[in-house]
Amino acid sequence: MDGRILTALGNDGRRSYAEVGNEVGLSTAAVHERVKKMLERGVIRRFSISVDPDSVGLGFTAFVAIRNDGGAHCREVAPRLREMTAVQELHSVAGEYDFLAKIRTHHARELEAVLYQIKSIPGVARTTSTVVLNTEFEDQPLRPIAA
Amino acid sequence: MDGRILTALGNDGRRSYAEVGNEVGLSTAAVHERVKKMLERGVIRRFSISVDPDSVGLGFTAFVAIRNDGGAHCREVAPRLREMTAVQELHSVAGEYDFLAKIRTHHARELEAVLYQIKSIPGVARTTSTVVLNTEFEDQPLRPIAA
DNA sequence: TGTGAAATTGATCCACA
DNA sequence: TGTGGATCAATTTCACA
Repeated sequence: MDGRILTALGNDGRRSYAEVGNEVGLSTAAVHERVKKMLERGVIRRFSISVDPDSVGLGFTAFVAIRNDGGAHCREVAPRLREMTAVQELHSVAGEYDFLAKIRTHHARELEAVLYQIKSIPGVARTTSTVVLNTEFEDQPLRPIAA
Repeated sequence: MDGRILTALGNDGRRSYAEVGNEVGLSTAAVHERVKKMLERGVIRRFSISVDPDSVGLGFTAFVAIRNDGGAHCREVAPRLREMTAVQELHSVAGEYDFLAKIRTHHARELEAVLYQIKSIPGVARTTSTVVLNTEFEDQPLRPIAA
């Protein structure tokens, strides 16, 4: 039941609880109760809006793989990357590289500046960038009851 | 001004227009007007909720690079990937591979099934997977006025 | 956990600067 | 494009099954 509520809200977080309740067969108050509990449990992290990156000038996307050296500074790499507004996602990954970062900038030239900034972080050995030509889709709402 | 409204709403899409207006120095009605226009222009794509993937059992993430063969089926690859619920993002990229997909499944074993599905799409030549060990952060709200 | 109804708060509309 | 006030619709609370 919670899964169906998340799906209903995921597609449009503004949909009223009455409408959602109608869809899943619960009263307004019951939906409210469940949403409140999911917020408490951390299932719902926050309500948000989906902004079109192009519209705000952030039309350039790249994935940057980052390799650490073996030094003592490795623990500090992630916090430093978190401070950079261009870094929208950061994953610790298995394989040849240690991190995979999703970067969004205004244009290609700005990526160069971001890469210099990343390379200047103590502990970073090298980076490899994959430039996005076109984002087919993203923002796909999480479907809890995946097939 | 719109940028500040997006930032205020991006951190919590449920924040009231009165509160947002207070923050940016506008009346409730003015914020409402601007949000309406941003919805019309497509700057705001939709209101949504941020769901914690682990909480709904989708605790396994991987990035899969996909290489097309040169055949006639290449145009059909993206639409087919869009239909797969496990594929949360799909980017057309420059370099050795043609697509980069963000995949979310319940566990590693399920990724295997997803990979078989992807490899069975006509036009797909080969894939390379990068397994996520830990997501440091994602869901970073878009900061329109990036430094 | 659920319900329906009451109370409260917020979104939306309007006349006007 | 903005404002303040009226109206309408939503969330939130409550007594109770």
